[in-house]
Amino acid sequence: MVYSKQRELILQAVTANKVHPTADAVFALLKPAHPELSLATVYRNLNQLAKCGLLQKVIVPNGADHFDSTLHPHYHMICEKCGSVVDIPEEYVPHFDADVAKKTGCRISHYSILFYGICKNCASSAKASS
Amino acid sequence: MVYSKQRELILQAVTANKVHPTADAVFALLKPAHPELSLATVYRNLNQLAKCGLLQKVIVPNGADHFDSTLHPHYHMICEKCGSVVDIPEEYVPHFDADVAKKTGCRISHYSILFYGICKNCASSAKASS
DNA sequence: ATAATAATTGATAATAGTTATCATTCTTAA
DNA sequence: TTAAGAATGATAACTATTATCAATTATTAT
Repeated sequence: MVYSKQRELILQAVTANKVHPTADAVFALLKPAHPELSLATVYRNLNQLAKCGLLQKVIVPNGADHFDSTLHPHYHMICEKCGSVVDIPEEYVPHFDADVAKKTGCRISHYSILFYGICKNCASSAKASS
Repeated sequence: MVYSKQRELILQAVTANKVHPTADAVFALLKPAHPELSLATVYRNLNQLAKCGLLQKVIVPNGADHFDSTLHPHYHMICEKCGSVVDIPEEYVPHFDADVAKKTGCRISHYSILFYGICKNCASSAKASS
């Protein structure tokens, strides 16, 4: 992969932000200081970085993809109140693909799990306001 | 819910087809015999039927939603070769939301699992053609 | 350094899947 | 049988994303 200033900026933006930003969020973050930056470049690089393993892509049904700089495998929860993406450590969730493959007779290459719930922030602010 | 001929047709189309069709597929199926039918009506009714529990909506990231007339809870696998949606019985997959909720401290309302792999059909035809 | 090449960029058009809009047509219950 | 509300068909609009393409930038061989 040939170096580009834009790619470095984009990777930094995701790495520096613990919030798992969307392409749009990365664009909004960088645009002020880099008015020449194009949204297409942001999409292109986020996907490229994900493909070569420098970022993780978090696909959210009916919503924009998020990007995560934590490479260690883990799961995610979507907060149903604020929409934020929360990390769920891998070791909290059992592995069951081999078992399911055996039982179904299908070849299972992988599976995705996405949790939905209320993040700690929203849970505590709801308590405070009631 | 007020009766409508179209809704009955659409529900029947999904129920009669074991393949978990998309809105588009239902439309294509019904259109020849019902040229007055509109794609918007198909979308509207599939969603409405799903919302009131007469169908299950299978959300496929980066693809069209599928609709499933089997109401008994179960999971799905997307065949990476032919794109078909395969049922995975619920009892093949362990429950772990309570455990994860306790460990993370988050309130988890539900989670979705989607399997990816090769369905039996594609697996056997690949074997035959090689 | 210089030129050739390949990759990347910005701007924007195009795409897929779906929802919104709105005037018209059904359904239902009085 | 008519009034109120739902549902419909046609199509515009929308969101998130990818494709296109000429211009620019990075790398490599000379």
